Amino acid sequence: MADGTRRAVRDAASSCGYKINLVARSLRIQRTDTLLLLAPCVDDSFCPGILRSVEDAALSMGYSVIVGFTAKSEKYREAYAELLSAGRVDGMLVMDGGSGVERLTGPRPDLPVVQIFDRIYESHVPSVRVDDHLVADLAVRQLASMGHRRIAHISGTPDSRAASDRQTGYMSALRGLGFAVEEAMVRNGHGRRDGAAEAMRQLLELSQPPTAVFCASDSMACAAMDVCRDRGMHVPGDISFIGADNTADGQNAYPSLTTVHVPRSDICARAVEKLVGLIRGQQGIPHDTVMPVELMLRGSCAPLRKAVAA
Amino acid sequence: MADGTRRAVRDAASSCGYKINLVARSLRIQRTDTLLLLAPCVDDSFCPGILRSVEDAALSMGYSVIVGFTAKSEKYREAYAELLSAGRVDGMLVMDGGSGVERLTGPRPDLPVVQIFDRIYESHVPSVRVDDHLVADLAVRQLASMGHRRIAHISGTPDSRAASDRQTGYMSALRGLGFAVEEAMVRNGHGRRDGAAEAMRQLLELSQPPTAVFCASDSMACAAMDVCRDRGMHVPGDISFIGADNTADGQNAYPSLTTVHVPRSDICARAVEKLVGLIRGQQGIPHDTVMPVELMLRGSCAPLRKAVAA
DNA sequence: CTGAAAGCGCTTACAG
DNA sequence: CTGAAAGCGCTTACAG
Repeated sequence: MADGTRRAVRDAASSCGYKINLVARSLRIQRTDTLLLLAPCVDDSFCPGILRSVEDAALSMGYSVIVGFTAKSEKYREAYAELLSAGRVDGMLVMDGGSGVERLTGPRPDLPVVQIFDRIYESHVPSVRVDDHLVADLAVRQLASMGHRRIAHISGTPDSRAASDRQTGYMSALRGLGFAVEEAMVRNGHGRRDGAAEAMRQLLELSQPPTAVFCASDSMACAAMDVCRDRGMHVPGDISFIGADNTADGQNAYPSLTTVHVPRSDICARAVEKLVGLIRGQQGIPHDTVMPVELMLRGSCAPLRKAVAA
Repeated sequence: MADGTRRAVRDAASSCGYKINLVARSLRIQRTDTLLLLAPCVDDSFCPGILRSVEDAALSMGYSVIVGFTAKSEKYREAYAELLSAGRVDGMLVMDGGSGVERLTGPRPDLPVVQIFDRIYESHVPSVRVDDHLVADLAVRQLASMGHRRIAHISGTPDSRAASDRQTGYMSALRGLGFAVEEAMVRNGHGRRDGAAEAMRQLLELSQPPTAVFCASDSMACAAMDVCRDRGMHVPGDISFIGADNTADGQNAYPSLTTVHVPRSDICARAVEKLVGLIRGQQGIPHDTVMPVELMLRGSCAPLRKAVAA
């Protein structure tokens, strides 16, 4: 059939209300043009934007995205593993590295997978992320440059490599500056507001409480600031805070939160591109992509009041 | 084939790593077990939970959900309309009533659709929602019961029926109480933080500013409270606030926000049930389901300082 | 250049 | 009860 004829037929068909059946098409060409996004949750300030950015990038490349939340239980993972192995999606984007990416892809080891934000140790799963050591380093050095020496850390979920990298980054930054690393100054906030609030309370009960806190996420920093305010302390006059991620809650906080920007939408766009490249069998796709981060100075940190020479 | 034989074959097959091809199955049985959720966005405090609840309910009924965000542009709606008409999903859940639900379903008028939270006027699209007049009524009466007479309203996006119902609900509550409705006391916050902040500034510039504000959403109420705090006002000492929806940002605000709880996850679960019922051709499914709301008293409102008899 | 046929991997109605 | 065949609606390789 000539192109002209083909177009004429198409036009005639669509003007009659003909709609292609995408399921039949998928079966024939062995491609669904659908991606699966596996996210731990959507209840925090971090994930929602991810979802939007992923969907955005996917749609512009001709893909739909099915979302799966994994936090709830193991049953959920199984359900999504089935979608994968049953050929309903062409590839998968995963956020939570720790628990079972490799297990999920087990039934179909050839299935393209890209990990975002997090990364499994020693993994062959391609990833797009930031350098979380650097995130911590920027935060700690900023606080140090303002004269702070007693810098605490409220950490994220221990099963996330991103969180553990932020913690080790914090420690090596302190060492690099010649400061002591005190175990009592590191508290696990579990990545949640309540965990961070409890961590902050414990830090305030120390005989020598911190004058500055680096939190592994903005939402935890906001919760920790709230604890200080409830105790009548002034931020940043009495205590300085730096978060990480640059989410809306930190920006809206009072005072607005100094943070390390993580380019979430760029990461998502890049990850979708990479996944689609993998699906299409492109060559020369980088295994691990590291995106730049940037310190955002806002109102939540100030120079140490009584400057003490180190 | 006897059931025993069938099971034996199944077991043998799955132990050999056999995986059913769901695309082929879908083509044969004319069913995809996939739903489309059309949401305006996911950047606010309201939508993310919706997504989670919908996905949750859907998965437990054996459905996957594809998400589509409509805020970006008309092109997006077209892309999703194509998914619908091309038979890739069995049904659709829509949040934003105003713009084009009917148009979307145009190519396939038989396609099951359920509207959540919002509702088109005179529509034949089934819905699950709350009584937004009642939401406003509860808020206004609470403020009135605390002695407030000058009660302002910061409204949501004008194209949403939920928002316009909250506004008319506010006005009829005032009338029901015998208070005057002043036009200057109603400001459009466009459902966004920045819009609400601007609206609040305008309210504070009135010769007789309000002593209490009912905002059509918690996020707008938070933004409005921030404006007051920046001006050195005390909430609730100088001015009281009530929001609506009961989202996390209101709960985390300082002071924590009094609000009218909208049972979002119940609404989503009910909507998914209803949609699945429609897909399966069940009879007797109610057209419009209205879920209960509840006032949540928290720290952002207080009795009017100088009680003035009405 | 054009049209008929094969086949993607299932389910199900039907013949044996 | 069992097995072979038809068919869901496409795409594409192939014969004419």
